[in-house]
Amino acid sequence: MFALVDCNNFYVSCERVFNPCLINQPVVVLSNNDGCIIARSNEAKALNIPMGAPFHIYRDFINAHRVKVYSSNYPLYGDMSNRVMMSLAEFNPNLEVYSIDEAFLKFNQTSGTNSRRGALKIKESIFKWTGIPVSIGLGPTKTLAKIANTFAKKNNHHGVFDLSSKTKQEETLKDINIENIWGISKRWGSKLRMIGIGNALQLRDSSPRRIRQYLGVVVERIVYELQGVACLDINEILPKKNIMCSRSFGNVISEKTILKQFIVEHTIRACEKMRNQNTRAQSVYIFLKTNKFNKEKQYNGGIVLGLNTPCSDTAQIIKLTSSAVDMIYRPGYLYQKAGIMLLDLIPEGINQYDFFENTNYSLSDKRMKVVDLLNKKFGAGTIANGGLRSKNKEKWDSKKYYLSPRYTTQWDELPHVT
DNA sequence: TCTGGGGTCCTAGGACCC
DNA sequence: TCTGGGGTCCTAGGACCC
Repeated sequence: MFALVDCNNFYVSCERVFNPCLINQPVVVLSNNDGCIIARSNEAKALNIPMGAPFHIYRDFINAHRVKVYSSNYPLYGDMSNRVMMSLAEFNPNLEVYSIDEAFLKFNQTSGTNSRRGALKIKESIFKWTGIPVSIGLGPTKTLAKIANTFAKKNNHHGVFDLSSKTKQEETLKDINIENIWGISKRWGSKLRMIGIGNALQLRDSSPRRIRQYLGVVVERIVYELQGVACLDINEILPKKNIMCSRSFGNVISEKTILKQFIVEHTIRACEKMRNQNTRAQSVYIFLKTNKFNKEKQYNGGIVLGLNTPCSDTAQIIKLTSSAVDMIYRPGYLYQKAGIMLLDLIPEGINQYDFFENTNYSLSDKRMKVVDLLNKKFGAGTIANGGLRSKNKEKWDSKKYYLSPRYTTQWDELPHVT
């Protein structure tokens, strides 16, 4: 049996834990740069504010309905997510953290009469321990557990729904639109509709072989999963193969030197993430973009540069990424977004040495270890590379007009209490 | 005025090997 | 006139997820 545990309106729920006045109020949380609406309370959903809508289009509507607005606060959400996941692991260490607000749990028994009671216990404990409300879907496969979760969220099920029995599956799968099945989105959905498959029940009862010929092995697996034949197992947590750090700027930038500093800052962050999972990069990708929504002349520049030997040394990678800026920068454009991606990451232990060069990681590794340790102990940015001039940061800093305090990760930011 | 930031997997086709 | 039968690796692009 698989369980999918999903935090309800996660970012909104995080804000509510530390600001209970928001309970029962319509609340939305915005993406970076206060761009789009990416989380909505049930009250905000009831006002028909869509997921992913540009904030500026809904600003008047939001003011008129007294919707509370928050900028995204990832230090808070990330920390709350950890608490939820650690709490879940207390119940079942065989879990896969699927996203910041979702986890799959695998139980070695099939569903029985106690399954629902067990899930309710988990749900109540998570709420008691973290303040975050969750919904739990149960099923014999991941795909069915996912579907069960959407029913768990409906009012009358108290946050838990068990889709293990064949009769339950018969009753409910016809109510799931094809596009709402995990792994099937608009394109495949409309292709399936063209051959008369419009809901989960119809997909379940179609021929896997025919579906494979039509859309490939991924959708074939979904057919089996809907039939109750598990094709997907709990994934162990593997190191990422690529790491990206990119941002839209608060204001457009045209000077190369500022863009270069931005790239340096984000190279530093990306390298930290890379070392944190004990990997080295074999190549990097750097890009600069103008604002695609504007009518001004557009430019989209990017370049991949290879490293001779896998590398996790920030200084060496900065050399590469800042030279990349020289290669792709074109004067006369108003840049709006830039970023860096570390590519083809491989574990530190696998050393493919350069035939002609004498690579020795030990000195660099020691140096990076000290840097990471200092930044961890005394706060991010305590020690950084010289290419970064922090006084220029305000030139690209994202808009965050509605930011809440980092309640759980930075004590001196707590509001003063008398 | 204003429009996010991350990831994964699969497939087809090209280039190469014997 | 006629032109085999296996393979591997890499890349780009397309689909999906949160």
